[in-house]
Amino acid sequence: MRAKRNAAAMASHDETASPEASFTAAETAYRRLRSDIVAGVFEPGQPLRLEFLRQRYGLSFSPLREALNRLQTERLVLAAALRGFSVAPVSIEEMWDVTETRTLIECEALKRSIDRGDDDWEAGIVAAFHALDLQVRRLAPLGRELSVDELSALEIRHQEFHSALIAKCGSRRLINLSDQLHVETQRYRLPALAGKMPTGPRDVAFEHRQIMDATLARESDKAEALLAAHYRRTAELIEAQMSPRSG
Amino acid sequence: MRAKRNAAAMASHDETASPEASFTAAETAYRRLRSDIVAGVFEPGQPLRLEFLRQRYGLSFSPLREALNRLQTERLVLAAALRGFSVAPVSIEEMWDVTETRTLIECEALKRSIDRGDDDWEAGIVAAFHALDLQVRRLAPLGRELSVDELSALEIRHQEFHSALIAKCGSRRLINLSDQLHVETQRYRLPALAGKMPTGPRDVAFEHRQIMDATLARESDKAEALLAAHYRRTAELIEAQMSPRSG
DNA sequence: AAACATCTTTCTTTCGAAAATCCTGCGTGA
DNA sequence: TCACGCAGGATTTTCGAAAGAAAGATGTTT
Repeated sequence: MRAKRNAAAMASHDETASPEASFTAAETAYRRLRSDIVAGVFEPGQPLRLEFLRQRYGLSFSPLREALNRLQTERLVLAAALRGFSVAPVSIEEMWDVTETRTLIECEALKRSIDRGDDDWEAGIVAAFHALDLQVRRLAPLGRELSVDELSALEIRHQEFHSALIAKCGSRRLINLSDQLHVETQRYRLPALAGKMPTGPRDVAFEHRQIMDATLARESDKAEALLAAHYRRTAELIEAQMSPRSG
Repeated sequence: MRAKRNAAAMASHDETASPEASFTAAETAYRRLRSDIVAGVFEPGQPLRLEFLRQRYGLSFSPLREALNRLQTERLVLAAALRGFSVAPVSIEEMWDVTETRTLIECEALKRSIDRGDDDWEAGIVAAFHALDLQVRRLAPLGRELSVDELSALEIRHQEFHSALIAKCGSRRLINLSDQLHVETQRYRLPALAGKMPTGPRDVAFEHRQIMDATLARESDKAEALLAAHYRRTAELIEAQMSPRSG
Protein backbone atom coordinates (compact mmCIF):
# COMPACT_ATOMS: atom_id res chain seq x y z
CA MET A 1 0.00 0.00 0.00
CA ARG A 2 2.64 2.48 0.95
CA ALA A 3 4.29 2.14 -2.42
CA LYS A 4 1.05 2.94 -4.20
CA ARG A 5 0.27 5.95 -2.12
CA ASN A 6 3.74 7.32 -2.66
CA ALA A 7 3.46 6.83 -6.38
CA ALA A 8 0.25 8.79 -6.35
CA ALA A 9 1.86 11.54 -4.33
CA MET A 10 4.77 11.78 -6.69
CA ALA A 11 2.48 11.95 -9.66
CA SER A 12 0.58 14.83 -8.16
CA HIS A 13 3.76 16.82 -7.67
CA ASP A 14 4.98 16.01 -11.11
CA GLU A 15 2.04 16.79 -13.29
CA THR A 16 4.02 17.56 -16.41
CA ALA A 17 5.48 14.09 -16.67
CA SER A 18 2.27 12.11 -17.03
CA PRO A 19 -0.52 14.32 -18.31
CA GLU A 20 -3.41 12.30 -16.89
CA ALA A 21 -1.87 10.63 -13.89
CA SER A 22 -4.49 9.21 -11.57
CA PHE A 23 -4.16 10.56 -8.09
CA THR A 24 -6.28 8.59 -5.74
CA ALA A 25 -7.00 4.90 -5.62
CA ALA A 26 -10.67 5.64 -6.23
CA GLU A 27 -9.81 7.46 -9.44
CA THR A 28 -7.63 4.58 -10.56
CA ALA A 29 -10.43 2.14 -9.86
CA TYR A 30 -12.85 4.31 -11.80
CA ARG A 31 -10.68 4.53 -14.88
CA ARG A 32 -9.61 0.93 -14.99
CA LEU A 33 -13.11 -0.36 -14.39
CA ARG A 34 -14.55 1.89 -17.03
CA SER A 35 -11.87 0.93 -19.51
CA ASP A 36 -12.33 -2.79 -18.88
CA ILE A 37 -16.10 -2.59 -19.20
CA VAL A 38 -15.96 -0.55 -22.39
CA ALA A 39 -13.36 -2.82 -23.92
CA GLY A 40 -15.50 -5.82 -23.16
CA VAL A 41 -12.97 -7.39 -20.80
CA PHE A 42 -15.94 -8.00 -18.54
CA GLU A 43 -18.96 -9.50 -20.24
CA PRO A 44 -22.22 -7.55 -20.19
CA GLY A 45 -24.31 -8.80 -17.31
CA GLN A 46 -21.32 -10.29 -15.54
CA PRO A 47 -21.38 -9.84 -11.76
CA LEU A 48 -18.57 -7.64 -10.49
CA ARG A 49 -17.53 -9.38 -7.29
CA LEU A 50 -15.62 -7.10 -5.00
CA GLU A 51 -13.11 -9.70 -3.93
CA PHE A 52 -12.36 -10.41 -7.58
CA LEU A 53 -11.88 -6.73 -8.36
CA ARG A 54 -9.80 -6.24 -5.25
CA GLN A 55 -7.36 -8.89 -6.39
CA ARG A 56 -7.38 -7.78 -10.01
CA TYR A 57 -6.61 -4.14 -9.32
CA GLY A 58 -4.81 -4.49 -6.03
CA LEU A 59 -7.14 -2.06 -4.30
CA SER A 60 -9.35 -2.19 -1.29
CA PHE A 61 -13.14 -2.23 -1.11
CA SER A 62 -13.73 1.45 -0.48
CA PRO A 63 -12.21 2.93 -3.64
CA LEU A 64 -13.76 0.15 -5.70
CA ARG A 65 -17.21 0.84 -4.34
CA GLU A 66 -16.81 4.55 -4.93
CA ALA A 67 -15.88 3.89 -8.54
CA LEU A 68 -18.77 1.48 -9.02
CA ASN A 69 -21.18 4.04 -7.67
CA ARG A 70 -19.97 6.56 -10.19
CA LEU A 71 -20.22 4.07 -13.03
CA GLN A 72 -23.72 3.23 -11.93
CA THR A 73 -24.97 6.73 -12.71
CA GLU A 74 -23.14 6.55 -16.02
CA ARG A 75 -25.09 3.42 -16.96
CA LEU A 76 -22.05 1.22 -17.30
CA VAL A 77 -22.75 -0.67 -14.10
CA LEU A 78 -25.93 -1.98 -12.53
CA ALA A 79 -26.31 -1.94 -8.76
CA ALA A 80 -28.76 -4.02 -6.79
CA ALA A 81 -29.09 -3.24 -3.11
CA LEU A 82 -27.36 -5.86 -0.98
CA ARG A 83 -26.69 -7.89 -4.10
CA GLY A 84 -23.72 -6.04 -5.45
CA PHE A 85 -22.79 -4.74 -8.84
CA SER A 86 -22.80 -6.15 -12.35
CA VAL A 87 -21.83 -4.95 -15.80
CA ALA A 88 -24.77 -3.22 -17.44
CA PRO A 89 -26.26 -5.47 -20.11
CA VAL A 90 -26.24 -4.57 -23.77
CA SER A 91 -29.03 -4.93 -26.28
CA ILE A 92 -30.01 -3.67 -29.69
CA GLU A 93 -32.69 -1.49 -28.09
CA GLU A 94 -30.17 0.13 -25.76
CA MET A 95 -27.75 0.58 -28.62
CA TRP A 96 -30.35 2.52 -30.57
CA ASP A 97 -31.32 4.55 -27.54
CA VAL A 98 -27.69 5.59 -27.01
CA THR A 99 -27.29 6.38 -30.68
CA GLU A 100 -30.42 8.47 -30.95
CA THR A 101 -29.77 10.33 -27.72
CA ARG A 102 -26.24 11.03 -28.82
CA THR A 103 -27.48 12.27 -32.17
CA LEU A 104 -29.90 14.61 -30.47
CA ILE A 105 -27.25 16.02 -28.16
CA GLU A 106 -24.48 16.36 -30.70
CA CYS A 107 -26.64 17.82 -33.47
CA GLU A 108 -27.78 20.54 -31.11
CA ALA A 109 -24.23 21.10 -29.92
CA LEU A 110 -22.98 21.21 -33.50
CA LYS A 111 -25.59 23.76 -34.47
CA ARG A 112 -24.63 25.99 -31.58
CA SER A 113 -20.94 25.59 -32.36
CA ILE A 114 -21.57 26.61 -35.95
CA ASP A 115 -23.35 29.70 -34.66
CA ARG A 116 -20.65 30.66 -32.20
CA GLY A 117 -17.47 29.09 -33.53
CA ASP A 118 -14.41 31.27 -34.06
CA ASP A 119 -11.15 30.78 -35.93
CA ASP A 120 -9.64 28.63 -33.21
CA TRP A 121 -12.64 26.37 -33.36
CA GLU A 122 -12.26 25.93 -37.10
CA ALA A 123 -8.55 25.31 -36.72
CA GLY A 124 -9.24 22.69 -34.08
CA ILE A 125 -11.60 20.85 -36.39
CA VAL A 126 -9.15 20.91 -39.29
CA ALA A 127 -6.34 19.72 -37.04
CA ALA A 128 -8.38 16.91 -35.54
CA PHE A 129 -9.58 15.80 -38.95
CA HIS A 130 -6.07 15.78 -40.31
CA ALA A 131 -4.74 13.73 -37.40
CA LEU A 132 -7.59 11.27 -37.80
CA ASP A 133 -7.01 11.11 -41.53
CA LEU A 134 -3.31 10.41 -41.07
CA GLN A 135 -4.08 7.59 -38.70
CA VAL A 136 -6.63 6.07 -41.05
CA ARG A 137 -4.26 6.27 -44.00
CA ARG A 138 -1.54 4.64 -41.96
CA LEU A 139 -3.76 1.78 -40.83
CA ALA A 140 -5.96 1.23 -43.85
CA PRO A 141 -3.39 -0.26 -46.27
CA LEU A 142 -2.12 -2.79 -43.72
CA GLY A 143 -4.58 -5.35 -45.00
CA ARG A 144 -4.84 -7.13 -41.66
CA GLU A 145 -6.77 -7.02 -38.45
CA LEU A 146 -5.92 -4.13 -36.21
CA SER A 147 -4.28 -4.66 -32.86
CA VAL A 148 -5.90 -3.37 -29.71
CA ASP A 149 -3.42 -0.53 -29.54
CA GLU A 150 -3.97 0.49 -33.14
CA LEU A 151 -7.72 0.36 -32.66
CA SER A 152 -7.58 2.40 -29.50
CA ALA A 153 -5.34 5.03 -31.11
CA LEU A 154 -7.83 5.29 -33.95
CA GLU A 155 -10.71 5.59 -31.50
CA ILE A 156 -9.02 8.45 -29.70
CA ARG A 157 -8.50 10.39 -32.93
CA HIS A 158 -12.07 9.69 -33.92
CA GLN A 159 -13.43 10.96 -30.65
CA GLU A 160 -11.20 14.04 -30.79
CA PHE A 161 -12.63 14.92 -34.18
CA HIS A 162 -16.21 14.67 -33.02
CA SER A 163 -15.30 16.52 -29.88
CA ALA A 164 -13.72 19.35 -31.88
CA LEU A 165 -16.91 19.81 -33.88
CA ILE A 166 -18.98 20.68 -30.82
CA ALA A 167 -16.26 22.35 -28.79
CA LYS A 168 -17.74 25.81 -29.08
CA CYS A 169 -21.36 24.96 -28.30
CA GLY A 170 -21.12 26.92 -25.09
CA SER A 171 -22.76 24.30 -22.91
CA ARG A 172 -20.86 22.31 -20.32
CA ARG A 173 -23.74 19.88 -20.13
CA LEU A 174 -23.95 19.13 -23.83
CA ILE A 175 -20.23 18.47 -23.99
CA ASN A 176 -20.36 16.32 -20.91
CA LEU A 177 -23.34 14.34 -22.16
CA SER A 178 -21.61 13.87 -25.48
CA ASP A 179 -18.61 12.41 -23.67
CA GLN A 180 -20.70 10.05 -21.62
CA LEU A 181 -22.72 8.87 -24.55
CA HIS A 182 -19.52 8.37 -26.49
CA VAL A 183 -18.26 6.02 -23.81
CA GLU A 184 -21.50 4.11 -23.93
CA THR A 185 -21.36 3.72 -27.70
CA GLN A 186 -17.83 2.42 -27.45
CA ARG A 187 -19.20 -0.62 -25.66
CA TYR A 188 -20.96 -1.48 -28.89
CA ARG A 189 -18.46 -0.21 -31.43
CA LEU A 190 -15.29 -1.75 -30.04
CA PRO A 191 -16.48 -5.36 -29.96
CA ALA A 192 -18.01 -4.91 -33.41
CA LEU A 193 -14.74 -3.53 -34.78
CA ALA A 194 -12.39 -5.95 -33.05
CA GLY A 195 -10.96 -8.40 -35.51
CA LYS A 196 -12.35 -6.54 -38.47
CA MET A 197 -10.54 -5.03 -41.39
CA PRO A 198 -9.93 -1.30 -41.03
CA THR A 199 -11.84 -0.55 -44.22
CA GLY A 200 -15.23 -2.09 -44.71
CA PRO A 201 -17.71 -1.40 -47.45
CA ARG A 202 -18.06 2.02 -45.89
CA ASP A 203 -15.97 5.13 -46.47
CA VAL A 204 -15.92 6.62 -43.01
CA ALA A 205 -13.17 9.07 -43.92
CA PHE A 206 -15.35 10.55 -46.63
CA GLU A 207 -18.25 10.88 -44.23
CA HIS A 208 -16.02 12.78 -41.85
CA ARG A 209 -14.81 15.07 -44.57
CA GLN A 210 -18.37 15.83 -45.60
CA ILE A 211 -19.30 16.68 -42.03
CA MET A 212 -16.28 18.91 -41.70
CA ASP A 213 -16.93 20.69 -44.96
CA ALA A 214 -20.55 21.44 -44.13
CA THR A 215 -19.54 22.58 -40.67
CA LEU A 216 -16.83 24.94 -41.87
CA ALA A 217 -19.25 26.25 -44.51
CA ARG A 218 -21.56 27.00 -41.58
CA GLU A 219 -24.35 24.99 -43.13
CA SER A 220 -26.03 23.88 -39.93
CA ASP A 221 -28.85 21.82 -41.34
CA LYS A 222 -26.63 19.94 -43.75
CA ALA A 223 -23.96 19.32 -41.13
CA GLU A 224 -26.54 18.04 -38.67
CA ALA A 225 -28.07 15.73 -41.25
CA LEU A 226 -24.67 14.34 -42.19
CA LEU A 227 -23.72 13.80 -38.57
CA ALA A 228 -26.99 12.05 -37.82
CA ALA A 229 -26.58 9.83 -40.88
CA HIS A 230 -23.01 9.06 -39.82
CA TYR A 231 -24.16 7.76 -36.45
CA ARG A 232 -27.15 5.98 -37.92
CA ARG A 233 -24.99 4.06 -40.36
CA THR A 234 -22.68 2.95 -37.58
CA ALA A 235 -25.66 1.80 -35.55
CA GLU A 236 -27.05 -0.13 -38.49
CA LEU A 237 -23.77 -1.96 -38.98
CA ILE A 238 -23.61 -2.79 -35.30
CA GLU A 239 -27.18 -4.02 -35.36
CA ALA A 240 -26.38 -6.24 -38.32
CA GLN A 241 -23.45 -7.67 -36.38
CA MET A 242 -25.46 -8.19 -33.23
CA SER A 243 -28.54 -9.74 -34.78
CA PRO A 244 -27.19 -13.04 -36.15
CA ARG A 245 -25.03 -13.72 -33.15
CA SER A 246 -26.13 -14.34 -29.61
CA GLY A 247 -25.23 -10.78 -28.57
CA MET B 1 -25.03 0.68 14.26
CA ARG B 2 -26.85 -2.55 14.97
CA ALA B 3 -30.15 -0.75 15.33
CA LYS B 4 -29.74 0.88 11.92
CA ARG B 5 -28.85 -2.32 10.12
CA ASN B 6 -31.87 -4.07 11.61
CA ALA B 7 -34.14 -1.26 10.56
CA ALA B 8 -32.86 -1.58 7.03
CA ALA B 9 -33.35 -5.31 7.08
CA MET B 10 -36.93 -4.97 8.29
CA ALA B 11 -37.71 -2.45 5.61
CA SER B 12 -36.44 -4.77 2.90
CA HIS B 13 -38.71 -7.57 4.09
CA ASP B 14 -41.66 -5.28 4.41
CA GLU B 15 -41.72 -3.41 1.17
CA THR B 16 -45.44 -2.75 1.17
CA ALA B 17 -45.38 -0.74 4.36
CA SER B 18 -43.18 2.16 3.30
CA PRO B 19 -43.23 2.63 -0.45
CA GLU B 20 -39.80 4.20 -0.80
CA ALA B 21 -37.94 2.76 2.14
CA SER B 22 -34.21 3.22 1.81
CA PHE B 23 -32.39 -0.06 2.19
CA THR B 24 -28.74 0.58 2.60
CA ALA B 25 -26.94 3.30 4.46
CA ALA B 26 -25.41 4.44 1.21
CA GLU B 27 -28.84 4.90 -0.31
CA THR B 28 -29.98 6.86 2.72
CA ALA B 29 -26.93 9.06 2.49
CA TYR B 30 -27.56 9.65 -1.19
CA ARG B 31 -31.18 10.69 -0.73
CA ARG B 32 -30.65 12.87 2.28
CA LEU B 33 -27.64 14.59 0.79
CA ARG B 34 -29.41 15.22 -2.46
CA SER B 35 -32.48 16.51 -0.72
CA ASP B 36 -30.47 18.83 1.50
CA ILE B 37 -28.46 20.20 -1.39
CA VAL B 38 -31.52 20.76 -3.58
CA ALA B 39 -33.43 22.40 -0.74
CA GLY B 40 -30.54 24.75 -0.14
CA VAL B 41 -29.86 23.47 3.38
CA PHE B 42 -26.22 23.52 2.35
CA GLU B 43 -25.05 26.65 0.63
CA PRO B 44 -23.71 26.38 -2.89
CA GLY B 45 -19.95 26.15 -2.70
CA GLN B 46 -20.00 25.04 0.90
CA PRO B 47 -17.43 22.35 1.72
CA LEU B 48 -19.01 19.06 2.73
CA ARG B 49 -16.76 17.87 5.51
CA LEU B 50 -17.09 14.20 6.12
CA GLU B 51 -16.95 14.47 9.89
CA PHE B 52 -19.78 17.01 9.76
CA LEU B 53 -21.91 14.78 7.54
CA ARG B 54 -21.12 11.76 9.65
CA GLN B 55 -22.51 13.48 12.71
CA ARG B 56 -25.46 15.02 10.91
CA TYR B 57 -26.70 11.79 9.36
CA GLY B 58 -25.34 9.30 11.86
CA LEU B 59 -23.49 7.36 9.19
CA SER B 60 -19.95 6.30 8.61
CA PHE B 61 -17.51 7.51 6.01
CA SER B 62 -17.97 4.77 3.44
CA PRO B 63 -21.66 5.22 2.62
CA LEU B 64 -21.22 8.98 2.65
CA ARG B 65 -18.38 8.84 0.19
CA GLU B 66 -20.32 6.50 -2.07
CA ALA B 67 -23.25 8.91 -2.10
CA LEU B 68 -21.00 11.89 -2.75
CA ASN B 69 -19.43 10.10 -5.67
CA ARG B 70 -22.82 9.52 -7.21
CA LEU B 71 -23.84 13.13 -6.64
CA GLN B 72 -20.62 14.23 -8.25
CA THR B 73 -21.60 12.67 -11.57
CA GLU B 74 -25.02 14.28 -11.20
CA ARG B 75 -23.43 17.71 -10.91
CA LEU B 76 -24.76 18.43 -7.45
CA VAL B 77 -21.42 17.96 -5.77
CA LEU B 78 -17.91 18.98 -6.70
CA ALA B 79 -15.01 16.69 -5.85
CA ALA B 80 -11.38 17.71 -5.67
CA ALA B 81 -8.84 14.95 -5.26
CA LEU B 82 -7.52 14.78 -1.70
CA ARG B 83 -9.39 17.96 -0.93
CA GLY B 84 -12.82 16.51 -0.41
CA PHE B 85 -16.25 17.47 -1.61
CA SER B 86 -18.26 20.65 -1.81
CA VAL B 87 -21.71 21.68 -2.91
CA ALA B 88 -21.68 22.51 -6.61
CA PRO B 89 -21.87 26.28 -7.06
CA VAL B 90 -24.81 27.98 -8.72
CA SER B 91 -24.75 30.78 -11.25
CA ILE B 92 -27.00 32.39 -13.79
CA GLU B 93 -24.99 30.80 -16.58
CA GLU B 94 -25.42 27.34 -15.13
CA MET B 95 -29.10 27.98 -14.56
CA TRP B 96 -29.54 28.80 -18.22
CA ASP B 97 -27.51 25.81 -19.26
CA VAL B 98 -29.71 23.50 -17.21
CA THR B 99 -32.84 25.15 -18.55
CA GLU B 100 -31.82 24.94 -22.17
CA THR B 101 -30.57 21.40 -21.92
CA ARG B 102 -33.75 20.39 -20.18
CA THR B 103 -35.79 22.10 -22.88
CA LEU B 104 -33.91 20.24 -25.57
CA ILE B 105 -34.39 16.87 -23.88
CA GLU B 106 -38.02 17.30 -22.92
CA CYS B 107 -39.15 18.80 -26.21
CA GLU B 108 -37.71 15.82 -28.03
CA ALA B 109 -39.25 13.44 -25.51
CA LEU B 110 -42.59 15.21 -25.79
CA LYS B 111 -42.54 14.97 -29.56
CA ARG B 112 -41.87 11.26 -29.42
CA SER B 113 -44.56 10.76 -26.80
CA ILE B 114 -47.07 12.57 -28.99
CA ASP B 115 -46.13 10.24 -31.82
CA ARG B 116 -46.38 7.07 -29.77
CA GLY B 117 -48.75 7.91 -26.93
CA ASP B 118 -51.75 5.69 -26.32
CA ASP B 119 -54.93 6.11 -24.27
CA ASP B 120 -53.19 5.33 -20.99
CA TRP B 121 -50.65 8.01 -21.72
CA GLU B 122 -53.39 10.59 -22.33
CA ALA B 123 -55.20 9.50 -19.20
CA GLY B 124 -52.00 9.86 -17.21
CA ILE B 125 -51.56 13.42 -18.41
CA VAL B 126 -55.14 14.39 -17.61
CA ALA B 127 -54.87 12.81 -14.17
CA ALA B 128 -51.58 14.50 -13.37
CA PHE B 129 -52.85 17.84 -14.57
CA HIS B 130 -55.97 17.52 -12.47
CA ALA B 131 -54.05 16.62 -9.34
CA LEU B 132 -51.71 19.55 -9.92
CA ASP B 133 -54.65 21.84 -10.56
CA LEU B 134 -56.37 20.77 -7.33
CA GLN B 135 -53.23 21.47 -5.37
CA VAL B 136 -52.80 24.89 -6.95
CA ARG B 137 -56.43 25.85 -6.28
CA ARG B 138 -56.09 24.72 -2.70
CA LEU B 139 -52.95 26.74 -2.12
CA ALA B 140 -53.51 29.80 -4.27
CA PRO B 141 -56.27 31.51 -2.25
CA LEU B 142 -54.43 31.18 1.04
CA GLY B 143 -52.89 34.60 0.57
CA ARG B 144 -49.76 33.78 2.54
CA GLU B 145 -46.36 32.32 2.10
CA LEU B 146 -46.28 28.59 1.55
CA SER B 147 -44.74 26.26 4.07
CA VAL B 148 -41.96 23.94 3.08
CA ASP B 149 -44.36 21.00 3.07
CA GLU B 150 -46.92 22.79 0.93
CA LEU B 151 -44.24 23.86 -1.49
CA SER B 152 -42.79 20.38 -1.72
CA ALA B 153 -46.23 18.81 -2.31
CA LEU B 154 -46.78 21.30 -5.10
CA GLU B 155 -43.38 20.53 -6.57
CA ILE B 156 -44.13 16.81 -6.63
CA ARG B 157 -47.39 17.35 -8.50
CA HIS B 158 -45.65 19.70 -10.87
CA GLN B 159 -42.95 17.20 -11.65
CA GLU B 160 -45.48 14.42 -12.07
CA PHE B 161 -47.29 16.45 -14.68
CA HIS B 162 -44.18 17.12 -16.69
CA SER B 163 -43.16 13.53 -16.28
CA ALA B 164 -46.52 12.29 -17.57
CA LEU B 165 -46.12 14.35 -20.73
CA ILE B 166 -42.99 12.52 -21.81
CA ALA B 167 -43.81 9.13 -20.31
CA LYS B 168 -44.27 7.42 -23.66
CA CYS B 169 -41.21 8.77 -25.42
CA GLY B 170 -39.77 5.28 -25.52
CA SER B 171 -36.29 6.29 -24.35
CA ARG B 172 -34.95 5.36 -20.93
CA ARG B 173 -32.20 7.88 -21.39
CA LEU B 174 -34.41 10.83 -22.19
CA ILE B 175 -36.61 10.11 -19.17
CA ASN B 176 -33.61 9.68 -16.96
CA LEU B 177 -31.98 12.87 -18.20
CA SER B 178 -35.22 14.72 -17.68
CA ASP B 179 -35.29 13.54 -14.07
CA GLN B 180 -31.73 14.58 -13.43
CA LEU B 181 -32.15 17.96 -15.01
CA HIS B 182 -35.33 18.45 -13.01
CA VAL B 183 -33.38 17.92 -9.80
CA GLU B 184 -30.82 20.44 -10.94
CA THR B 185 -33.44 23.05 -11.75
CA GLN B 186 -34.99 22.56 -8.33
CA ARG B 187 -31.85 24.00 -6.82
CA TYR B 188 -32.75 27.26 -8.53
CA ARG B 189 -36.51 27.14 -8.35
CA LEU B 190 -36.96 26.23 -4.70
CA PRO B 191 -34.94 29.08 -3.23
CA ALA B 192 -36.60 31.49 -5.64
CA LEU B 193 -40.05 30.30 -4.63
CA ALA B 194 -39.44 30.04 -0.90
CA GLY B 195 -41.23 32.79 0.93
CA LYS B 196 -43.11 33.89 -2.16
CA MET B 197 -46.81 34.10 -2.76
CA PRO B 198 -48.18 31.10 -4.61
CA THR B 199 -49.52 33.24 -7.41
CA GLY B 200 -47.26 35.78 -8.98
CA PRO B 201 -47.92 37.90 -12.01
CA ARG B 202 -47.78 34.69 -13.94
CA ASP B 203 -50.57 32.20 -14.61
CA VAL B 204 -48.67 28.95 -14.45
CA ALA B 205 -51.84 26.89 -14.33
CA PHE B 206 -52.91 28.35 -17.65
CA GLU B 207 -49.55 27.57 -19.19
CA HIS B 208 -49.90 23.99 -18.08
CA ARG B 209 -53.38 23.73 -19.53
CA GLN B 210 -52.16 25.07 -22.85
CA ILE B 211 -49.35 22.54 -22.95
CA MET B 212 -51.75 19.73 -22.11
CA ASP B 213 -54.26 20.82 -24.73
CA ALA B 214 -51.71 21.01 -27.50
CA THR B 215 -50.28 17.68 -26.45
CA LEU B 216 -53.61 15.87 -26.41
CA ALA B 217 -54.44 17.48 -29.75
CA ARG B 218 -51.18 15.88 -30.94
CA GLU B 219 -49.86 19.22 -32.14
CA SER B 220 -46.18 18.52 -31.62
CA ASP B 221 -44.73 21.81 -32.75
CA LYS B 222 -47.15 23.86 -30.73
CA ALA B 223 -46.74 21.72 -27.62
CA GLU B 224 -42.97 21.92 -27.88
CA ALA B 225 -43.04 25.68 -28.29
CA LEU B 226 -45.33 26.08 -25.29
CA LEU B 227 -43.18 23.80 -23.17
CA ALA B 228 -40.02 25.67 -24.13
CA ALA B 229 -41.67 29.00 -23.38
CA HIS B 230 -42.84 27.64 -20.03
CA TYR B 231 -39.32 26.78 -18.98
CA ARG B 232 -37.90 29.97 -20.41
CA ARG B 233 -40.29 32.10 -18.42
CA THR B 234 -39.37 30.32 -15.23
CA ALA B 235 -35.70 30.84 -15.97
CA GLU B 236 -36.26 34.53 -16.63
CA LEU B 237 -38.00 34.98 -13.31
CA ILE B 238 -35.21 33.15 -11.52
CA GLU B 239 -32.63 35.27 -13.30
CA ALA B 240 -34.44 38.39 -12.21
CA GLN B 241 -34.39 37.14 -8.64
CA MET B 242 -30.75 36.20 -8.75
CA SER B 243 -29.43 39.33 -10.43
CA PRO B 244 -30.07 42.01 -7.82
CA ARG B 245 -28.95 39.80 -4.96
CA SER B 246 -25.53 38.43 -4.35
CA GLY B 247 -26.42 34.97 -5.67
C1' DA C 1 -40.98 -36.48 -4.27
C1' DA C 2 -42.13 -31.79 -2.96
C1' DA C 3 -42.34 -28.23 0.40
C1' DC C 4 -40.20 -26.31 4.14
C1' DA C 5 -37.08 -25.01 7.69
C1' DT C 6 -32.28 -24.67 9.13
C1' DC C 7 -27.54 -24.45 8.66
C1' DT C 8 -23.35 -23.07 5.89
C1' DT C 9 -21.15 -20.57 2.83
C1' DT C 10 -20.42 -16.62 0.07
C1' DC C 11 -20.76 -12.02 -0.65
C1' DT C 12 -21.96 -7.27 0.34
C1' DT C 13 -21.95 -3.53 3.34
C1' DT C 14 -20.47 -0.90 7.14
C1' DC C 15 -17.43 0.56 10.57
C1' DG C 16 -13.47 2.71 12.98
C1' DA C 17 -8.78 3.22 12.98
C1' DA C 18 -4.50 4.10 10.53
C1' DA C 19 -2.06 6.21 6.83
C1' DA C 20 -1.38 9.90 3.71
C1' DT C 21 -2.13 14.46 2.46
C1' DC C 22 -3.38 19.24 2.81
C1' DC C 23 -3.55 23.52 5.25
C1' DT C 24 -2.23 27.03 8.67
C1' DG C 25 0.57 29.50 11.60
C1' DC C 26 4.96 30.38 13.25
C1' DG C 27 9.74 31.16 13.12
C1' DT C 28 13.91 32.00 10.43
C1' DG C 29 16.72 34.35 7.27
C1' DA C 30 17.41 37.58 3.62
C1' DT D 1 8.97 43.50 5.37
C1' DC D 2 8.62 39.53 2.78
C1' DA D 3 9.70 34.90 1.13
C1' DC D 4 10.54 30.42 2.59
C1' DG D 5 10.41 26.21 5.18
C1' DC D 6 8.88 23.48 8.64
C1' DA D 7 6.08 21.70 12.44
C1' DG D 8 1.34 20.60 14.10
C1' DG D 9 -3.37 20.02 13.44
C1' DA D 10 -7.23 19.12 10.49
C1' DT D 11 -9.10 16.41 6.77
C1' DT D 12 -9.30 13.10 3.34
C1' DT D 13 -8.46 8.60 1.86
C1' DT D 14 -7.55 3.87 2.41
C1' DC D 15 -7.46 -0.37 4.67
C1' DG D 16 -8.86 -4.75 6.90
C1' DA D 17 -11.92 -6.68 9.87
C1' DA D 18 -16.49 -7.42 11.55
C1' DA D 19 -21.40 -7.42 10.90
C1' DG D 20 -25.23 -8.45 8.08
C1' DA D 21 -27.84 -10.37 4.26
C1' DA D 22 -28.49 -13.46 0.24
C1' DA D 23 -27.73 -17.82 -2.08
C1' DG D 24 -26.98 -22.46 -1.77
C1' DA D 25 -26.79 -26.98 0.73
C1' DT D 26 -28.56 -30.15 3.91
C1' DG D 27 -31.82 -32.44 6.33
C1' DT D 28 -36.71 -33.04 7.85
C1' DT D 29 -41.55 -33.49 7.40
C1' DT D 30 -45.73 -34.22 4.78
